[in-house]
Amino acid sequence: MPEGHTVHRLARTFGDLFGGAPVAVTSPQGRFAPGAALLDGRVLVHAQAFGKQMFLGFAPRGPMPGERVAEAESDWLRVHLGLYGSWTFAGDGSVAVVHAIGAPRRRVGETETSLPDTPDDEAQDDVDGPFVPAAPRGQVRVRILGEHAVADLTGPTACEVVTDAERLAVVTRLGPDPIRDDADPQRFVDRAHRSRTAIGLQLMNQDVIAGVGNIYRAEALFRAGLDPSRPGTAVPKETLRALWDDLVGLMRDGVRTGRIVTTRPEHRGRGHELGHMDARRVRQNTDGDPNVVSRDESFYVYHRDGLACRVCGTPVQVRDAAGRNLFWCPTCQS
DNA sequence: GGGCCATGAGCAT
DNA sequence: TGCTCCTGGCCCG
Repeated sequence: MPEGHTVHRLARTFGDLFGGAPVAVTSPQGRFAPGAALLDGRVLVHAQAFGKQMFLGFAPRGPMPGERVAEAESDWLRVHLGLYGSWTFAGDGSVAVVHAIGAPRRRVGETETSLPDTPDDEAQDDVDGPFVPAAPRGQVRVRILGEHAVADLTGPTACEVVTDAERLAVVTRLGPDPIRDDADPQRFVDRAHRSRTAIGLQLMNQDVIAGVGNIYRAEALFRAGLDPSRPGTAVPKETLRALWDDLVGLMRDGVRTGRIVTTRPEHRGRGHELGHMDARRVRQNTDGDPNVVSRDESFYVYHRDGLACRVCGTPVQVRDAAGRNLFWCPTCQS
């Protein structure tokens, strides 16, 4: 259940763990067996994210040690995690980059947690020779195995091999991605302002802005003081630009820390007055330092329905919007 | 063991 | 607007 920041972290992780070397690609579950066979044994040369889409680029077949491979010459694995998809990583402990993001992880797409330091892991650390991964757990659509690490994909909404032209077609259709340096904010501003569709719905439309999900949607609208139901045409362009700029900061923070935190410091620390969130509902991506901002102080409105608004005390509301829960404060957002 | 839930999106109607 | 797909964790009994 990732939003864009998680997908960008994933792309970076794939580049770090597997980039520049051949990988074994299999489909333990079998449903992706033909695609896996196409990529098996090839060199991973690109790893990139656009919104919630991840693309892994593989060099053409044949020996190309250390050679640069243009995107146009690559074949791509396109993965979209959807609601349930997740990547599980494990390594032999020798890969520095793994530790740079905390530790080998499991279920990065859903809940980014550190692997427990099991005796098995420690034993593996001391072993010389090829990394022998554990047997896949659950319905593993794709397993990517490198010399020192393994990644297992379960439950994706999309997992397919595409040409570079097909990758470009997907990317071109997407709206600008606030995390990417090459994003054009004006595309978002103009398009959102042109449509009478509620801004709360437009933010969830990946053709309008790529990478925003249900949390960033709700939180960014709260921070902007915007009623989610206001038509795009009724939101001034300057406000849309400010909304974009805010999302750039929030989402890039998310890439950096592996967590979504949208509350400002002055609005935290009031959990006892305003009520606690249900601990079951606040699971989110973490990056090994969950106490920097406690989990129940990370959001203004997301999953806080019925609790007092951190700013004005009005009970936070929730309603169904196009099949998704939409959280907002009716007083602060008008 | 059953039911419910989820940070998503394509497609039919 | 509603259905469908994808999967697993957690609560409840």
